[in-house]
Amino acid sequence: MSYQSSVQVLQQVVSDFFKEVHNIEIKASSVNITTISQDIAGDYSVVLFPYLKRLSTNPADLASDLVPYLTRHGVDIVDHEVIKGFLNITMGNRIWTDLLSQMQALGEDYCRAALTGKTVMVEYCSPNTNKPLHLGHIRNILIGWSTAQILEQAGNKVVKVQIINDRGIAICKSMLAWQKYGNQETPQSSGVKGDHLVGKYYVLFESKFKDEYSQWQSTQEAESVYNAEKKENEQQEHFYQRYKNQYFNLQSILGGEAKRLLQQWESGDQEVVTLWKTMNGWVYSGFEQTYDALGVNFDKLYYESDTYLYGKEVITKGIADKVFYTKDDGSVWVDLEDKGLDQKLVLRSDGTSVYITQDIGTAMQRHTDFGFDQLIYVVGNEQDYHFKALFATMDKLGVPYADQLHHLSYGMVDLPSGKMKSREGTVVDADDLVKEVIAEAEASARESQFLADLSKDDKAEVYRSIGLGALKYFILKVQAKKRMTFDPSQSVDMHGVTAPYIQNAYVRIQALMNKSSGQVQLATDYNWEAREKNILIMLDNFGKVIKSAGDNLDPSLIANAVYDLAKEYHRFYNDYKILTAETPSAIQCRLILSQQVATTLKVGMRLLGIEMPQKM
RNA sequence: GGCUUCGUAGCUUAACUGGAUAGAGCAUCUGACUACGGAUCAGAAGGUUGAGGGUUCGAAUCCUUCCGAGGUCACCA
Repeated sequence: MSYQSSVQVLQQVVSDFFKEVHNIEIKASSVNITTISQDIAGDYSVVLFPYLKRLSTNPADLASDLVPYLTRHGVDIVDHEVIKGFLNITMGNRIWTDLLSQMQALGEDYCRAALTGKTVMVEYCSPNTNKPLHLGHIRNILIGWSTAQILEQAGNKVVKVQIINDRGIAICKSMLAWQKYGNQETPQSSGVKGDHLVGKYYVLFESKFKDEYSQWQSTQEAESVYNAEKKENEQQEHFYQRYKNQYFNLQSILGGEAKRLLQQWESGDQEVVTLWKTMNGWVYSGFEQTYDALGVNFDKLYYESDTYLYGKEVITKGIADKVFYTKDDGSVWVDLEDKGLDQKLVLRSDGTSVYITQDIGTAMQRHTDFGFDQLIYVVGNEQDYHFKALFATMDKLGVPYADQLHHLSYGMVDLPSGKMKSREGTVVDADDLVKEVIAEAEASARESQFLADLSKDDKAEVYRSIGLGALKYFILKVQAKKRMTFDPSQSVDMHGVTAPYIQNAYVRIQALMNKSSGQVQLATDYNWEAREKNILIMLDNFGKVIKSAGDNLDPSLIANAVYDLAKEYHRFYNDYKILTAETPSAIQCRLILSQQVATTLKVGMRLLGIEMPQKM
C-alpha cells in the first residue's frame, strides 16, 4: 500500500471530469493544482486558464460544472470561490484527518515511492591520488551522496561508484619527489595522514620544478627557444608562462625523470609498481578516513589503471568500424561536427590513452557490470564540454545506452578572494574544514543544559551531527549548478536557514513525545486550524518533492522543503499549546501531527546525509 | 572570438518548472511566554528580478538584442 496525496487525488478527479464531461484527454499529472497564499481563502487552487480557450467558456461557468462533479466523486468541498482563472477550494475537515491517519500508518514510508525496477549508477568524488581532498570535493561528495539517497527513496536501485585517477604523470611526480627527498618517510613514521603525505611530495615536486624552470630561463637555450617560438611582440615573461608544459615535456630534467617513471610503470617495472602501490595505499587509507568523517561510502571503486586498457581496445575496434579515423602521425580522432562539436583526439600519436579513452572504457565496463538504466556523473561544470563529447562519442559507437548517460554538472566553490588555487596555498582542506565545523558546533552547544547528563561520547556525537549538518546543509541548499562562495574565516551559520534550525524543530518534538503519556490516537472530531492545515499540505506534498528532486537531480529542493516545514512547525509551536491544549482531541491530534513532522524532517535530512540528534 | 552557464533586497538565496501582491535567512532597528526546549517566534525597513524589445489571459522563468561575470575551446585529467 502506498500513500496517495490529496493533490494527486484532486488531479485525477479533475482529469476524469474533462474526459467524462468534455471528452478531452488531460493527463492527471498535468492538471495544475497550487497552494494558496495566506490572505486568500481556500486550501488548494485549480488553475483553469489553460482549458478556457479549448472549451470556449469562462472560469465561472467551468467552475460551476467542475465543483459539483468533484463533490459527487468523493472530494469533500465545503467552500469554493473563483478568482480570475483560479478555482479556490476549501476542503472538509475529515480530509485532513484521513490524510494524517494514512501517513501515520505508513510512518517513514509515506513519502517513499513505489519501486521503479530501475538501476541508477551515481559516480561522484573521483579524486586524483596525488592530493588530499578539498572543499571542491566536499561539494561534489555531498551532491553525489545526496542525489544517490534521493534516487533510492524515489524507488530506484542505486549503485554508488567512483573512478580513481590513480595513474598518470601526476602520481609519478609525487613518487619521484619522495624517492629523491623523502628519506623513506611514511605515514607511520611521521604521523601524517597518508593522502596529506603524498600531497606534500606533489607540492614539493612542483616547487623544485619551478626552481629548475626559472633557472633554465636564464640560459642560452631558453633564449633561443624564446626567439624561435615567440608570438609577435610577446613578452618574455608571458612566453615562459605559456611554454611551461612544453618545457616539462621537452627540456626538463625533473620532467624527464617523472616521465621515465611513468614509462617504467606502464611497462610493469616491479620496483616502480611497488612504490606506486605503496603510495597509493597511503592515499586510499587517508581518503577512507575523510569519507568516514563525512559519513559517505561507495559500492564499487573503479581504477583508471584497470580501465584505460579497455578503452584502448574499444578505440581499436572503432577504427575498423570507421567510427574513428587515424591521422598521418598515428593519432586517432573522432569527428563530432555533425553533433555540433569539434574533432576530438581519442588516442595519442604514441598510442597512449587520454582522458576520454579511459572514460569510454569505464562506461562500457560499468554497463557490463551492472546494466544500469541511468549513469550519472557528478563532475564540475568545467568539464561540461568533455561530457558532451563523451556522450556524443558513445552514441557514435552505437551503444544502446548512450542517452542514459547524464552529467550532473555543479558550479565551482569560490573563496571571497576568488578561485581556490593550490599554487597559492588557498585551498581549503576537507579534513581541516570538517574538524573546524564540529569544533564550532561544540562551542555553541557546550553550555546546553540538555546535554548535561550525556556521556562524553554521546556529546561528541551530538556536536558532530550539528557541525557536520550545518556544513552539509550550507552547501546543499544552493542549487548544484550555481557557483557558490564559501568564506572559511566566517564560521558556518547556526541560525536561520541552517541544519541546526531544522534539527531544533526535531529535537523539540522529541521532547514533546517524551513528556506525553500513554497511547495517542487520532481524534475524528477535531477542527484543524489554518496553520495546521499548512503543515498537513506540506507533509502531503513531500513525496512529490522527493520525486521532483530525483527527476531534476537536485538536492536543494529537499533542503528547501525541509526548511519550510521546520519553519512552519516552529511557528505553530509558538502559537499553539500542544501538551496543554484546550481539549483532549486537540492534544492527540497535535501530537500526532508533530510526530509526523519529525518523521518527515528526519527522512528529508537523511536524504541530505544529515543526522538528527535527540537532544541539542 | 566560437560554444556554454549564470545575473533576483547591502550580502546569501527561493519561487511548485509559465500562475495570484517575487518568498526567506543574514546584517540593521523594535518587540514576545516568570520557557510543552529561546539554536525559537512576531514586527519594521530593504525589489523597475542586469537593460531593452517580443510571445499571452499571465514572464524572474520562454524567444531576441545588448551589458556584465564564470567555464571551455590540450597529444592535462
